[in-house]
Amino acid sequence: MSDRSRETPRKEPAREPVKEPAKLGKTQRQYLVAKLIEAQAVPNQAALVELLAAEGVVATQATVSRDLEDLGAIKVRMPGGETAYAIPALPKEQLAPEDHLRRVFGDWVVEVAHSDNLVVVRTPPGSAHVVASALDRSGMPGVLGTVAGDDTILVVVAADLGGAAMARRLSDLAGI
Amino acid sequence: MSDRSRETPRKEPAREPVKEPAKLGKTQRQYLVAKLIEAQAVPNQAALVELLAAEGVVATQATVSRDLEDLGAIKVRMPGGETAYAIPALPKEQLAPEDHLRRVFGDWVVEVAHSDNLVVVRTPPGSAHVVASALDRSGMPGVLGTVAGDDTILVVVAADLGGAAMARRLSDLAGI
DNA sequence: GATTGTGTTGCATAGAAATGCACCATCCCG
DNA sequence: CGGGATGGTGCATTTCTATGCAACACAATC
Repeated sequence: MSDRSRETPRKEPAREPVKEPAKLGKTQRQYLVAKLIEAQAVPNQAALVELLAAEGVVATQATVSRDLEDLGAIKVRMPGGETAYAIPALPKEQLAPEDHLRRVFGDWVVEVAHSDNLVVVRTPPGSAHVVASALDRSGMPGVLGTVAGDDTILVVVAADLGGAAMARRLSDLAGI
Repeated sequence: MSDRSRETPRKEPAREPVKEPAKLGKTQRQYLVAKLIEAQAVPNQAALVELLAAEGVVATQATVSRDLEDLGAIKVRMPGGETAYAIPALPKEQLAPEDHLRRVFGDWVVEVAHSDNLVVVRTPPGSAHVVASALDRSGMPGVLGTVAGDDTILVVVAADLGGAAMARRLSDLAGI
């Protein structure tokens, strides 16, 4: 399952006039899958196949399985033992792995502090959004979201990880 | 899977002197399961059975499956497509579903605005943290995290959903 | 236009997880 | 003790998900 099913990098000729009969592209189908599983609790892949069919999109369970993998979807347990799919956050790409993040942090991060499940990252004036963007795209586990100002980034950290652990990790990345 | 396997509510007689040969109680086994899947990436239940065996605890895949359900564990996708189990945080409860959220929003939310993938929710002074807490616990899909001030909540929205959609959803909840 | 390469999909099946059922242990009353 | 109720487990099986493989579609290149 390593390198299969990468996004088509080429332009879409957009030959379809205005109709959407039953044969969408992969990207569009996956977008629909994401929408469906966010809008309602989808218990399994067979149900998802049916939902897609109801939208006029034909696909097999195998394809849906691959779509969910591409989307990074996971199966979560609802309180009553029911299961549903969910998409943790960023669908994919993050082609800038830890190396890039380390470089960015090493260059621009001057201080890391934390409080509860928040981490405050300081940068030179005007650089916050660059760093925050890199952090966002890195898909670093435990990072729920970031808010960037001019020279400050607020990192919201997963509760089960904690701001202290994340602060330590980010400090290491920055080499400080 | 409705009401099976509830925790033993009774006291443990603790008849075992000091030895732990191979027959722990359910609770202890589940605690061990939680520790194991936190300490390392466990790809599947068979592996977990082996790990338990290595600890001197005998259990079948069926039992492990039920344990994971009780723990509320989910199977997450690692970057490379590998899978591992994880325990989200709160094992369960969060029984406050949309009804509670709707009531809280209806009572305390006075304005909803958005920008990019952020949504700003305004409340009467001092009420922000209550609303944010309810929103957090609701597990509403697309909500990555919240930051609450005194009368303002900043909601970080999943990039694939967007602030506009979330703002609409929250406005509906608040009935405004 | 033929060739080749890349990417996507379905089919069939392997692999993993959930569960119906039976059985056993414990506890609770009378 | 003797029911009877409750809960936990294993076994066997079903249900659900992942994947090897071949076919196909499309684009780039010759």
